[in-house]
Amino acid sequence: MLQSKLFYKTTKEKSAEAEAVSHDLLTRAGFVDQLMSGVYTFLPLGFRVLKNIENIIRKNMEGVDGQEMLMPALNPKENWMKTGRWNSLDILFKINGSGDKEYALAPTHEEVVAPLAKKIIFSYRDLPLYVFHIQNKFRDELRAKSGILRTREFMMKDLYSFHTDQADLDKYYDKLVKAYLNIFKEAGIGKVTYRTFASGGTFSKYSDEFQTITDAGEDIIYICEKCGLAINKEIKAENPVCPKCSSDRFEEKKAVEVGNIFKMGTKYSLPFDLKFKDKDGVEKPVIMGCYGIGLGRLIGAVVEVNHDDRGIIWPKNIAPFLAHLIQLGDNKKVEAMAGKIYQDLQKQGIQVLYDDRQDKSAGEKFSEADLIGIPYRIIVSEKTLAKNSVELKERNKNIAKLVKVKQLTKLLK
RNA sequence: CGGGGUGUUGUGUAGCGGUAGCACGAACGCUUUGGGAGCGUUUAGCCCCAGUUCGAAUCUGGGCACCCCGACCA
Repeated sequence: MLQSKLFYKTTKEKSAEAEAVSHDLLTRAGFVDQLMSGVYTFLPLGFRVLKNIENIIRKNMEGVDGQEMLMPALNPKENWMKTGRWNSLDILFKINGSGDKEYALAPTHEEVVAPLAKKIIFSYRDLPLYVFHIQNKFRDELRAKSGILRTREFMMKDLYSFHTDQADLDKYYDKLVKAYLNIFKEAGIGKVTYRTFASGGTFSKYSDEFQTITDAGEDIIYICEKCGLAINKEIKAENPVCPKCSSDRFEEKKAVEVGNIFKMGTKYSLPFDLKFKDKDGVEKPVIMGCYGIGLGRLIGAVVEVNHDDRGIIWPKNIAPFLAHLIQLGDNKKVEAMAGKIYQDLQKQGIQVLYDDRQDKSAGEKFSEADLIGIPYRIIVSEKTLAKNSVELKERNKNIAKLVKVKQLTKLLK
C-alpha cells in the first residue's frame, strides 16, 4: 500500500476526549474513527488488524471443528419473547419496522441458532455439532467507554456447540479453553491473559472468562500467589481462599475481559424444543455451550498491552503490515530503489506500507511510523544506498542495523 | 439510569459581557529533507433554541452531544 494514497490521517495532539490509551492511539494513528458514543468505523489500517484477528480466530475455531456461517443481526421479536429476554435484557436494541412490527438487533445469537439447530438435529447421530460466526452484534450499553473496549456495536465471534450429554460438552469445553489460550497467544497477549474462574451469571453456576491484565480494564481479578489460578470478583466474594490450593494470598489486578465461555446446558434448547432421540429412541434435550470473543475489544486490549510513549507496537501476527518502507529525500536513485524494494517485497508476499511521500520531513515520517507501530521499519536514503544497503529496525527495539538490499527479503521472511 | 464535567475552524486551545486570537493541519509559492522543517500568502469556528442586555462565545433557562465515576454487563 502506498502511504500517499492511504485513507487515513494521523494527529499529533493527544485527543481531548480519549482517556484510554488504546482509544487515543488508535484514533490518532488513523485506525478507527468514532461515529458516536460506542460506535466506531474501522479505517483501512484498523480493518486490516481486524481481519488478521478474525483469521487467527477462524483458524483456531476450524481447528476444533467449528463450521463457519453467518446469522442475521435483525431478529424477530417472537424468538426473544420465547426466551423471555425481550423483556429481561436491558441492553437489547428494539426497533420498529413498518406496520408497528417489532424487531431485535441481536446482542448474541442463541435465539437464532437454537431454532435453526432444531431443523437440523434430530438424532444422536447428528451430534455433536459446532457452528460459529463472526459478525457485528448490538448491545445498548448504558455507558459505552474506553474507546473500542466497550462499544454498542461490535464485531464478535460466537461459537455454539451442541451435545448429547454433559460429559461430551465438558470434553469439548476443555478443547475450547486451549483454543482460546492459543488465540490470545497468537494475538500477542498470551503472557498477560488469564483463564479466569468466574461465576456463570445467567447460564450456569460457573464459567470461564479470559482476562487480559491492564490498568485500562474495568474488571478486577485475583491471581493466587501460590498456584497461579485466576478468579474473578464474584468468586473471590464467595471463596475467601483459592478454590484450587486453598491459599489465601492473592494478587489483585485490573483486567479487561477479552473472551468468555459458558456451558449453557439446556437453557436455550428447552424454550425452542431442541431435542434429539438417543440410541434407545428416547427424546432428550440437546446440551449446548457458547464461546465468545469480542474482536474490537481484543484489538483494544492488544494496544493497551503493547505500546510505548511514541505509539503502538503491533505484534507481528496482527499488525496491519509487516514492514513499513520509508524513503527519505527526493533523490531519484533513492526513489527508484525504494520502489523496487516495494515491488520485490510484495512479490514475496510480504505486506508492506510504503511511505512514498516526498513532501514530508524525515522526522515527521519517523514519528508517524512509530505511532502506527508496524513491526519492521525499512529506511531507504542516500546514506544507506551509498553502502548498497537499507536500514532495518524493529519497532520494539532501539537498535537499527544496515542490511544489504539483496538480503532484505530473506531477513523479513 | 444516578452523579460529575465539557462543548470555540479538521485537531489542540486562548478569550469569561464590548473588533473571536494562537499553534498544528489543509491549499499555493520558494527554500528544505535522518526524529513531527523555514519564510510568505490563503483557508476555516463560538453545539441548538429561547431569555436577560444597548450589546452574549461569555450570564440565565431548556434541549442535544461527548467524556469520566458509579450501577449494569449474554
